Amino acid sequence: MSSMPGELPIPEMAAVDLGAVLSALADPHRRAVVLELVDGDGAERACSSFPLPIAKSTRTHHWRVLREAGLVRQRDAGNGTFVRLRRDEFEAKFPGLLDVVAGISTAGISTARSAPVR
Amino acid sequence: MSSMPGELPIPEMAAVDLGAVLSALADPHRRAVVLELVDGDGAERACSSFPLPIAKSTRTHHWRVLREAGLVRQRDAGNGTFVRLRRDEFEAKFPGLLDVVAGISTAGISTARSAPVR
DNA sequence: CCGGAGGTTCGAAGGTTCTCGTACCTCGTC
DNA sequence: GACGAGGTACGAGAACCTTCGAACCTCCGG
Repeated sequence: MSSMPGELPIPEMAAVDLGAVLSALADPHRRAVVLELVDGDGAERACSSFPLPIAKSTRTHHWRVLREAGLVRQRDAGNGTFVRLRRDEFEAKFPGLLDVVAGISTAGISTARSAPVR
Repeated sequence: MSSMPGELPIPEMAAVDLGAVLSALADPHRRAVVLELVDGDGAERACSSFPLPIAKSTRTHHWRVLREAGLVRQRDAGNGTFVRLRRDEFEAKFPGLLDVVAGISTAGISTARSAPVR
């Protein structure tokens, strides 16, 4: 558990369980968020910048799930909170997973797909 | 929904949802089963041949989940049931997913790993 | 200093999941 | 024909998940 100033506690990557990760990614809201982060530039993003159609207490819940599943790092800046994917760490422990899920989720949304969903 | 003699009904691949797949793979028992199927030779396997430490009614439940998530095809042979991974179909719709999950799950169990879990 | 935007915590409702035992079915074997 | 192995269907319990509203906190801007 790291605990920097403003950084919310997150599990060490070694303690993260694949089952928890897959559960986290199974939810459409959370997957949508992770998707945006994956094909973002890796920079920090305001939590409020994700257009989730749910109550704010529910959003808090989802951020906690993503944090505890080892997917994101979250920083509390007083007036707002910010998230960052744990890209490299995550990739080291679960190689290929983010790319594959992102690829699958993106397929069918692409403007020029090679093989239509049918 | 296909329905051959003895074949239990399964969803068409097009109707399978990634969320359902990830949920299915999130459970340790089910993931263990899928793992065995992935690094098997693709042949049919008796459902009774998986050493799951759970009641048989619970096993029935898990097989249903795997079936409905589009991961396996199940055949009822009167005295016993058999499963087969929907390998190619699944690979076509969710490219790389099975291999990545299998790879991750296998890492740390391998006899000669390149990078210890640490 | 007051209001609003952004968040957290708490408690509760509603649904789903995992688990099991019991009852029942279907074969193959003795 | 009776028995056991392998399964399914059903019902029930415990745990968990997602969702929300209400109450509260913390900043920044006017």
